[in-house]
Amino acid sequence: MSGPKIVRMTTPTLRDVAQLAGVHPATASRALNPQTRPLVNAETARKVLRAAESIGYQPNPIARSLKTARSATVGLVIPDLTNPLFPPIVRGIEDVLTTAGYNAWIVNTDNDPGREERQVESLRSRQVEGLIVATARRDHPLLLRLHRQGVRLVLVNRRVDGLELPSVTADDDAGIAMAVAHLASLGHTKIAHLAGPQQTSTGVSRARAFRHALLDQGLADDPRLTVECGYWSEAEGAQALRRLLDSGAEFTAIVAGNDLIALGCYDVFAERGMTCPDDMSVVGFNEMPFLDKMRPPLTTVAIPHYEIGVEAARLLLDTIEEPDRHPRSVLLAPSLVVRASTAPPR
Amino acid sequence: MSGPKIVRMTTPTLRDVAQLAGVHPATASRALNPQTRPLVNAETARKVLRAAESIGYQPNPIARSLKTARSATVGLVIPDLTNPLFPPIVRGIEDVLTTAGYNAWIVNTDNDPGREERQVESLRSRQVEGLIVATARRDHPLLLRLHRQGVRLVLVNRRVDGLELPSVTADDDAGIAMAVAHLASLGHTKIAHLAGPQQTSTGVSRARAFRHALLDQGLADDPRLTVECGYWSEAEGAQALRRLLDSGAEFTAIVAGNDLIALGCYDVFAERGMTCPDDMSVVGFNEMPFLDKMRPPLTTVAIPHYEIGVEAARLLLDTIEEPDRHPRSVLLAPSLVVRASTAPPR
DNA sequence: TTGTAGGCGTTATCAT
DNA sequence: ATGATAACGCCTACAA
Repeated sequence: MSGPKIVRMTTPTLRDVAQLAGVHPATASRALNPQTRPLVNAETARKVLRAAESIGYQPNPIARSLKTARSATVGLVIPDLTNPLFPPIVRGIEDVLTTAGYNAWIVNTDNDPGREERQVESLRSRQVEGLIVATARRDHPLLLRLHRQGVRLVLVNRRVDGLELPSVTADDDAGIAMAVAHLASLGHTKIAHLAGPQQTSTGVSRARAFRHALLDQGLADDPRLTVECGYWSEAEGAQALRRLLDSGAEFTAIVAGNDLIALGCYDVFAERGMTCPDDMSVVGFNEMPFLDKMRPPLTTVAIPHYEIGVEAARLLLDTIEEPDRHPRSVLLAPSLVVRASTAPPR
Repeated sequence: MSGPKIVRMTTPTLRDVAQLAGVHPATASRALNPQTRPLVNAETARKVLRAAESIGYQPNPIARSLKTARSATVGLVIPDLTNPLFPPIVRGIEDVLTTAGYNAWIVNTDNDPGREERQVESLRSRQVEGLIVATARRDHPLLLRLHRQGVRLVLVNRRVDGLELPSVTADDDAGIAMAVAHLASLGHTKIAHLAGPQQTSTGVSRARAFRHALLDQGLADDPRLTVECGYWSEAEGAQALRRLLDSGAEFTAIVAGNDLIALGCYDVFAERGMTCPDDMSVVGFNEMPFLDKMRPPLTTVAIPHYEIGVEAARLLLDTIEEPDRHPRSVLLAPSLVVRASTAPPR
């Protein structure tokens, strides 16, 4: 158990393993690779594995990628990691990928198409085996091109017009319907919608769902009560609400396109001396963290972020393993979390 | 301008460029690489560049890595991306790296040493040129080993005992001093500290700074008023406060180790029918997003997250470019953001 | 079942 | 200044 200690300065390669096991590198390669292990004598394989173990051999993924044009890596294209919506999705994705022996390579695009293009290029040049994209716009030439080039894609939270890509989204219709039903049950009849950007599928689908929900509740659909936000941000939400209030339109409740837009409303309430929920009820969407500690705690539609990530990763792995399988999409059920930003109108 | 369209099915390689320019691949390589361009005839270089441009040649970073053992990539070791502290730091890091032609590869460790080790191994096998580590514990064998192996390291927000590594941290002493001075100026004399984990340098330094600050304010330092949280989390903050309240100790204000711990206090206030700041003042640390919309808006010590990232990336790039330079560390000044969670004791 | 040989795309070294 | 050659570490026809 003692013997001379061999200190190696360079990280061990396949040749080292082969040499130690007394076989040819090709044999060592086959033995080490579960796929090809059956091709090699069981005893030899054992020897090789033991040798590899003993010197702490780790295959060099770079060399492997160069040879195989694969990488066991997928790219995550995220608009902005500081948006609290995305980290839990990323966690879900990573957990599934890791289990399957894959890694995730995350890039921020900042919603800048040029930057997105460069980042995606950088991912592709690293041979990622697929892309999970959270930046999708309804009209998205880059995604179209990638799809045509055969790049495996999965969308999260978004769809692209005229492109049947696998996607994982929350059921926006159901979520918005819950929000509107909740407000209606409190007695609200004049409900406004601060819609998300209409270049995003989510912005559009939530706005459409809003109108449908009004109809279902037997409420009038006043187009002046829907205002679009340029981004999914607090600042844009505030701006949109200001415009709406300044227009003189009358309403007692707001369905916001997402939580950030809803929080933007809080700023306007403070500016204008309004109190929520007494003067105005608000419902958000997404259930970002810490809403329970807001003033007032925000009623919102909760979507299963982590599960969205999980499903997205599964979809992509499926696509990688069964390239010919028909594209599926996954719709996840949301739930309403009632807090203190909603109350009967007074 | 018309001519026959040549459609290539495979992505262009250096050989293609060389062939098109009528030179040897080695020459093309030299021409394309700014470092070695002076070695080649200016006219030839121009020809090569034009050829590369015309077929949209992009060097293959994998092949390059295999040859050069470099990657223009650095690893970011983050405990948990869902902690809102980290995304802005990541942004700062990425912005600097991108400008310098580098990329960042982010991994989550979940504060699990085993997972951390595997993730770091995976980064190293991809030839990252350095690591920016946000998971540092005071006793951190992995970092010690990496350092001994010559891996370039920069720490953010943490230090490691007995290891002089470059690090970027907020000036905890100054921040805590501000918090305590603020509470003292409001008239508080019995101030508690819900300390972060004492395995982290930040947890320790803030706790020490807290005692010093009490002395500076001429206040008694009652050890029973400092309680340690096992993690930097809401749940642990709540738990710690419950223990402290149950102990019967008397105090009117809390300096929390960070914002999450402070928010945990809010839960306990609700449980026990206490109101903040009337019954208890609280100061957080970090200035995570949306604190202004909390109930009550949390007074906290703001640290420049983005700049921490910027400085960390600079430090690492410096280390890469000037390996022999003496390790520097950067201390960034915090500031106090007074909101409504602090008031005079009653 | 194992070995041989060639190549993935790039760059470093040596020779011209 | 440029070309030839080899090598980075691995995988995979093909041959034995």
